[in-house]
Amino acid sequence: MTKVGIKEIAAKANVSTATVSYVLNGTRNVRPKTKERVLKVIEELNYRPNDIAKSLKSRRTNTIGVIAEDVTVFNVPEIIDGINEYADEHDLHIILTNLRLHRRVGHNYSNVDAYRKYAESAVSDLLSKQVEGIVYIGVHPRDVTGLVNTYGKPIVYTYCYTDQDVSIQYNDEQASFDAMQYLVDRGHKRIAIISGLMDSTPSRLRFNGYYKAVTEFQLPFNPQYIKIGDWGIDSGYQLTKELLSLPEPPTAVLVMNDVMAVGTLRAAAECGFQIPRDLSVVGFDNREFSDYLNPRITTMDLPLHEMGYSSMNILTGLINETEVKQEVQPLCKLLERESVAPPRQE
Amino acid sequence: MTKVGIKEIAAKANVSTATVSYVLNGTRNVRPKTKERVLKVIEELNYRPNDIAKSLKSRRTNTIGVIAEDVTVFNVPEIIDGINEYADEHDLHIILTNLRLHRRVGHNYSNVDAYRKYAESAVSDLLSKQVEGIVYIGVHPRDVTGLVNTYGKPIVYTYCYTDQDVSIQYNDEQASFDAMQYLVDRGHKRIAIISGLMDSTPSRLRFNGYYKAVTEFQLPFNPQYIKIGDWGIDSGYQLTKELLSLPEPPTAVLVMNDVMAVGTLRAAAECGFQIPRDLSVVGFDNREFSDYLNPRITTMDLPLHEMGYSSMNILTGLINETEVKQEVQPLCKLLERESVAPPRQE
DNA sequence: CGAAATTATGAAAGCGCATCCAAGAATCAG
DNA sequence: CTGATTCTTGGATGCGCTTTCATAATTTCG
Repeated sequence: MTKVGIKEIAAKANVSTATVSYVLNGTRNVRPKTKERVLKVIEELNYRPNDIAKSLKSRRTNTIGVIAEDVTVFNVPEIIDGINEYADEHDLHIILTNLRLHRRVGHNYSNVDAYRKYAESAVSDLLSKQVEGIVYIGVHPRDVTGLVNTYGKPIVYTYCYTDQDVSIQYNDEQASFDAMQYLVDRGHKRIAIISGLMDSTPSRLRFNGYYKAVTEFQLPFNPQYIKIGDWGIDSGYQLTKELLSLPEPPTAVLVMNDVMAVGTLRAAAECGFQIPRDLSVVGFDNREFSDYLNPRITTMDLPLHEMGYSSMNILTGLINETEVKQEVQPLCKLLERESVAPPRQE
Repeated sequence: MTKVGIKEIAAKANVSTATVSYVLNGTRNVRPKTKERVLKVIEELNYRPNDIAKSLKSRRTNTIGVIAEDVTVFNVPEIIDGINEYADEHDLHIILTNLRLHRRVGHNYSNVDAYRKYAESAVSDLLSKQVEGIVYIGVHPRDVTGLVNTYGKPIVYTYCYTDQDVSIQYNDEQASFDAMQYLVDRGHKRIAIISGLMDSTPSRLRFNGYYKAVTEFQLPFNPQYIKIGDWGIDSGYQLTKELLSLPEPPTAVLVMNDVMAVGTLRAAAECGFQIPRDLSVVGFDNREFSDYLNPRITTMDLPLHEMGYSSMNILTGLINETEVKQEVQPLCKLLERESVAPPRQE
C-alpha cells in the first residue's frame, strides 16, 4: 500500500496532474471520456486526496478552531453540537482545544490572568494550524474582555461576555423577566430571588430582569427576598431556609441555577413546605437532573445548541467578510414542569 | 500584516532559510550569535510557523482524529477530557468529529448499518486530513465490530466492543461483581437486579458478574429477582414496583444505570419503602444527578477519564509501532453514598 | 471546406517548510 | 605554521497539490 498521489493517477490515466486536479475539484471542464478514465484510476488505486498539500497551495483549510474552557462542564457539549451541525452543513472541520481549566486552575475563573497563558498558547497553536477562525466557549457566562490576541483572525466568544470582540450570549435579562412574568401570571406577588455571585455579568443581568419585573408588575419590593448565593447546592439550601423562616415568606422563588434549586427543594422539605403547594420554584439551566427531581423543576432552558450554531454562522461571516448579519440574541425558554402552582389563598 | 515566512526571516537576518529552520526546531547546532540574531528577527516580525507546510514536508501532523458518536451523551465529554490530557502531555492535536447519531438516527444504535455511512465518511475526511490515528468513542457500550475501514491507520475504540480492533472498555463483569460483594458484605442475601436491554454486551457482562456473585456467595437464586429494563426511568419504576410487590421482596437491588435507579426511588417512595432502610440501591454510571437525589445514590463510577487517556496511550503505541503495552482494563469504582444500609432484622 | 471561435489539456511554477549534500570557517595537534 | 579535525552555514530539492499561461484539439459557421 504505497502512497498514491495525484501524480500516480495522472501517469496511469495518461493525463497531466492538472487534469486530475480538475476532475477532482470540478474546477474546469473535462471531457466526459477523460473524466471517466481518471475517475476509474482513482477508484482502482483507492486514492485519497491529501488535504495538507491542498491547503498549503490553496491557502484554505476549511478548519475552525474551537477552544472550550472545559468540555466536562454541562453547557459545553451542547454548544459544540451546535457548532458541529453548522460545520457539517458547510463542510468545515473542527480542531478542538480543551483548556481543562477545571483541572488546571480550579473553579475560580474570575481571575482571567490565571488562565490567559493557556488560552494564548491554544490560540497560538491553532493559528499555526492555519485555522480560519476561532470559537471560544466559556463555562461561566462571565466577562473575558481582552482575553487573547488572535493577530487578526476572527474570533467569536460564546457563553461569556466581551466587548472587544463578537460574543454570542443568550438574553439573561429577558430570561429572568420572563420567569417572573410566568410567576406573576399565576398570581404570585411575593417573589424572592436567589442569585448567583454578583461578580458575574449574568447574575447582574438576571437581577436586572427581576427588578424590572418587580417595578413593572408593581410587586412588593422586599429586600429580604433578595439572596445572593454562590451557585452551589449548599447556598441554595441555606438561603431558602432563611427565606422560609421570614415572618412573611415568599410564595415563589426564582433560583438562578438548578443546582441551587436542589438545595431549595431540600430546605423546603425540611421546613415542611410542600413544593409547589407552599412554594413555587423556577430554576435556570435545564440541567438533566431537574427532570428527575421530585417534583420535576420548572426551569429556564438555555439555547445552547443555537449559540453554537449561531457562533459559527457569525464567524464564517467574519471570515468571508460577507455582510455582517444582524446578530439575533438567542432567547431562553421556560420549561413548564411541576414546581410552580398558584399561591395558596391566605 | 503581510504573511511572513521563513524566507522573510532568513533575508532579514542574513542567513539561509535552512539556518532559520534549524534554530526553529533545534535540529542542528547554530552558533549562539547567529541564533540570537535569527530569534530577534522572528520576534520582530512576529513570525508564526505554518504547521501545514511543516506537515507536508515532514509527513507528520501530530494530529489525532477523534470520532464521537454523540458528544452530548453523558459519558463522552469526560472521555474527551482524558484524551485531551494525554494530547496536552504529548503535544498532539485533536480533530473532533461529532457523528451526532442522537439527532441523525435516533436512539437505536443497535443497527450498525444505519450509521456506518456517517462513520465511514468521518474516517475518510480524517484520513484526508492526515491524522495519525483515530479514537472512536461510542455512546453505548455495545458491539461495533467491523464498523469502519481505516485503510491501515491505527484506530482504537472505546466505550464500545469490537473484536477486530483494539478496544478499551472498563471491566463490566468485575464492576457488577464488586457491587454485589459490597451488598453481601453488608449482610444482604436477597438481592435483585434490574438489567439493561440484553442486546447490549455490558448488560450481559454485568449480569455475569451478578450471577457469579450469586454462585460464589451462595445467595438464594430467585428468578423473580431478575428484571430486564430498557435503561429508561419508567422501566426502573415499573420493575421496582414488581419487585416490591413480591411475597418476599429483595432487601437490595442492583440497578444497571442511575437513570433507572431514579425510577426505583420513585417506586419505593410510592410503595412506602424507605431507602435505604427497607431497600438498598446500587446504581451504575455515577451520573451527576445521583448525588442530588434523596437519598444520594451509591453508584458505580465509570473510569471515563482513564479510558480516554488510555486509548490515546495505546493509539500512540500503535502509531509509533513501539512495544505494544499490556492493556490494563480500566476498573469501575463504587462510590459509597446513602442508598445502602444493612437489611432490616426480620 | 477552411478560418475563426470555442473547448480541452499540459507544462511548470510555487505554496512554506525540512533536510541532504557539500563547502566554508574556526579550531586543534604537532 | 600547516594539515587535519570539528563546527557552522547555504544551496537546492521536493513534500502533493492548485493554478496560470500557453498550446493542442475540436467545433462552429460563412
